[in-house]
Amino acid sequence: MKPNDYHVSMDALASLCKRRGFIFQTSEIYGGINGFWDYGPLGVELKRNIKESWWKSVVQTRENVVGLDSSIIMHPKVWEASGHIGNFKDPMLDCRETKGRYRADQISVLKHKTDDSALMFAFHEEASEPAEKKVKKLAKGDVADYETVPLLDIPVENYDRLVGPETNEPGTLTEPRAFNLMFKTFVGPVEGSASVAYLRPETAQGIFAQFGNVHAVSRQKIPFGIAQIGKAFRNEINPRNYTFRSREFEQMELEFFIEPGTDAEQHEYWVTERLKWYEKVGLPEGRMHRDIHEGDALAHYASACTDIMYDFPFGTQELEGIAARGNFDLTQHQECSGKKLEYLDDESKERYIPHVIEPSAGVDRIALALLCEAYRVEWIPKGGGEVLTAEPGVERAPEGYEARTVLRFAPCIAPYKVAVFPLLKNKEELVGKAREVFEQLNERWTCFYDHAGAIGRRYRRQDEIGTPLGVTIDFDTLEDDTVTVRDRDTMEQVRMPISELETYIAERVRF
RNA sequence: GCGGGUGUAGCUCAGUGGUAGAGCUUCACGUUGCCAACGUGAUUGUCGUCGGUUCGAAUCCGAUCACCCGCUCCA
Repeated sequence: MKPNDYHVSMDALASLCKRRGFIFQTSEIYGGINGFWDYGPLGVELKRNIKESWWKSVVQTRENVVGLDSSIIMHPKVWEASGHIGNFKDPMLDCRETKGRYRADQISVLKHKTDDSALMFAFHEEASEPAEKKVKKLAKGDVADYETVPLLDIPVENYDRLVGPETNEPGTLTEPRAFNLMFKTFVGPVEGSASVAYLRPETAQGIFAQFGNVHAVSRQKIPFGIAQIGKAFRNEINPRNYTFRSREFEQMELEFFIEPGTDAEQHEYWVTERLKWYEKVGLPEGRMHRDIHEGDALAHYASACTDIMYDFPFGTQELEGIAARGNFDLTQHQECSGKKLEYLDDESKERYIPHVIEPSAGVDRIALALLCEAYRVEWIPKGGGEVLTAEPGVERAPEGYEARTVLRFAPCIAPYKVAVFPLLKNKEELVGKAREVFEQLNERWTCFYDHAGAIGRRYRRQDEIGTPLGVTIDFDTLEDDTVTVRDRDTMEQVRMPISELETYIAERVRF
């Protein structure tokens, strides 16, 4: 498949998605709420197809991957073990210059006892020595004139005179902010610290927490995987770019447990596998990229992480992260729960905590990428001839052309597979036959029946929602039981017997 | 979180203090023998929300919410 050379504007896409029922703002009648979206009749079909295709590719067709559906709210200790609470319950601040990040409660400040306009020097816990040197060097002052106060006692207005722990410049520290992005709730009717729980910020921890049970019942040997699709919640500071960064979203995650030492080859294997899948669902190679994390960008426990990126109209952004996480998660859960999460290798009789490769994909981001990729406006010459791709931002067709908006979804993920039309609605025989064909096909695929208005208008309406095939019942049908099948992309038609329809469609739309 | 912009019918938008509008869409009927045809008719709005000024507010003022752009953030 060729990359779409049409550049959709996010406004035009959002407008179509609302008009045709892909995506609505949540609780719109109350003014909406930032970072939450609803999927309409077409959007829900699109997402179902994405999830089904992923499940087939990652679970169904692999004997060594099994599924799981864990609960959204889990024991709060799960998030202590995973590090989601510990790292982020405290206010953090950043240094703009060194990119360092500090816990505000661990930073102290050397402040002049009397001169409020003097420079102040931040330092980390008890390591006051560098700050004392800076007092002499930068402020030409005497440490005896300075007192040590907690950073949290310094008003934010005075941060422009505050020198960060690892710089010599004042004013590089940001305001301390609470960085816990987990949604908090309470289990049971009484709100109190004992009943605090969290909406999961990722589905992965549900898999790690059930590793023992799943392994015990599934008769799997390493390497094997546990996969899960489900909602996750992150209280993002700033949701942006339509549905791209939402506070409630759906993940498709695989934890693939492996023998230590095979991390690199297994990681590369899954990156390749996943890229093949993206191509299959309609995201062309030319628009996909690997972002390979190295050095500081890599979590301390990870040996590799590759983001799979797509060229969105608003920039190249992550659809999926594939991380080699070592045995960090299982080790953490083993320690925090006190339950063994080891694997016994039957042949070598060795016990070890498995390492894991984690491909973690965002359903909503993939849906958005597919919409961006599929959307295009074409200019069709009225007298026949070459179809042009509309110029970016100019949707009105030039003289002699008419515009066609079309979603060129890969057939396997299109919300409707087939539309069925009687050529005319006021001829009972045509309508009756069309209903018959529709009901036959609708048993097998999501189909759409329409008899309203001119046939051309009905074709174009289906183009705009990406239905790949249109079956039309005309007067010849009544004579010889043949129909025309119209292709969304070429707009060309072939005539075939109704008896051959199912085979033909199955070939065109299979996952 | 900061700065700027926007908010009127399902969509795109006009309307600068005095009767709420257009085009498209949708629906019905008629017409229509394959690519957004035509005719007739119909539905659609607390003018984002709340408050203030005014005899009177879509219009002026304030707050708030949502969306967009740029910074910031993104375990």
